[in-house]
Amino acid sequence: MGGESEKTEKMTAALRKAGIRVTRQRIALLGVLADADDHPDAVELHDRAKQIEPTVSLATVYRTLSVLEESGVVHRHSFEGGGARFETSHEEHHDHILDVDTGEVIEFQSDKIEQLQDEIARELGYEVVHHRLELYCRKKS
Amino acid sequence: MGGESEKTEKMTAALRKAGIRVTRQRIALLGVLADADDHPDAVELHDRAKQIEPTVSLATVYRTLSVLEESGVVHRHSFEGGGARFETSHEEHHDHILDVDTGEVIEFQSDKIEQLQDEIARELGYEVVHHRLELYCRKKS
DNA sequence: TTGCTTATGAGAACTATTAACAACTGTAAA
DNA sequence: TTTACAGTTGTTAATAGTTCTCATAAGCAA
Repeated sequence: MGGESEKTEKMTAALRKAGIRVTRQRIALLGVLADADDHPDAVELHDRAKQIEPTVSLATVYRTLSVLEESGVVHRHSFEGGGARFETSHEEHHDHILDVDTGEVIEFQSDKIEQLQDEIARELGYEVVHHRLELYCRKKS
Repeated sequence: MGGESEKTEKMTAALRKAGIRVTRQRIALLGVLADADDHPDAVELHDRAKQIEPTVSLATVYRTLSVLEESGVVHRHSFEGGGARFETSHEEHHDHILDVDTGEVIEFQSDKIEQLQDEIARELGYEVVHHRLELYCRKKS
């Protein structure tokens, strides 16, 4: 009913182009992901998606997240404690600070650290495929 | 039967001092951990411990590892894919390179990266409690 | 040796995630 | 538009890793 939003149109086009079927469930999840500016886990994404498309199941959320991860649309993070958390990947690469008291997630980016990582790997005869850098922090008093 | 080795004596003394009961199971596990120069998971540690003390159960391995982690004797790592892996913590702090092809784990240490991490956190009003840095790498051809 | 308290083994329970499978539904072609 | 088929879904079961429960066993200080 009613016209689709511009955002939705863009997303469906992108999906179809990738040969991935545009289902109601996927539209709902993509909408949720696009709106999220935090780092929700699968259950949280499921809850949010259900408000748009009540029939979506948790299994489909997991399946779709895997599909989206493989096509590079979302990134999956496994922070300490609890399950995987997701975010859309349209931004620059970044790493994360986790507030150990509040659970808040802050993003940061450091070219210097990235460079050093490459250097270290190179010296040992390796090249970095991907990395994981998480700073578990506490607010300074 | 026979005298205890020097290593065992040292360990039992340390345990008792910390108010932790010295059981056969714990001695076995500590022995295994002391000998391990890799990064075994709980099942692997269980297998090794059983050869010293056949009665040790997997539950006790997990329980003891938690106790040892809390007392700072071992470090727990959750690398990508699979369960937690452990190592004794008597060495210098270090991070890890994971060979994505072979699963091999290599340790490295970089003061520069540590410094940069502290700087980044400080600038955002945080101080680093602990961090996680893992480089998933491939051997250079 | 006693007595109290902690640790243990066995197996159930739990959490996060994936798999199986029959029913359903996009999508492209007719 | 209808058809036809391959991809997708919900439900439920299964899995992996880890923790919990509880009755029994065993450290350890007195």
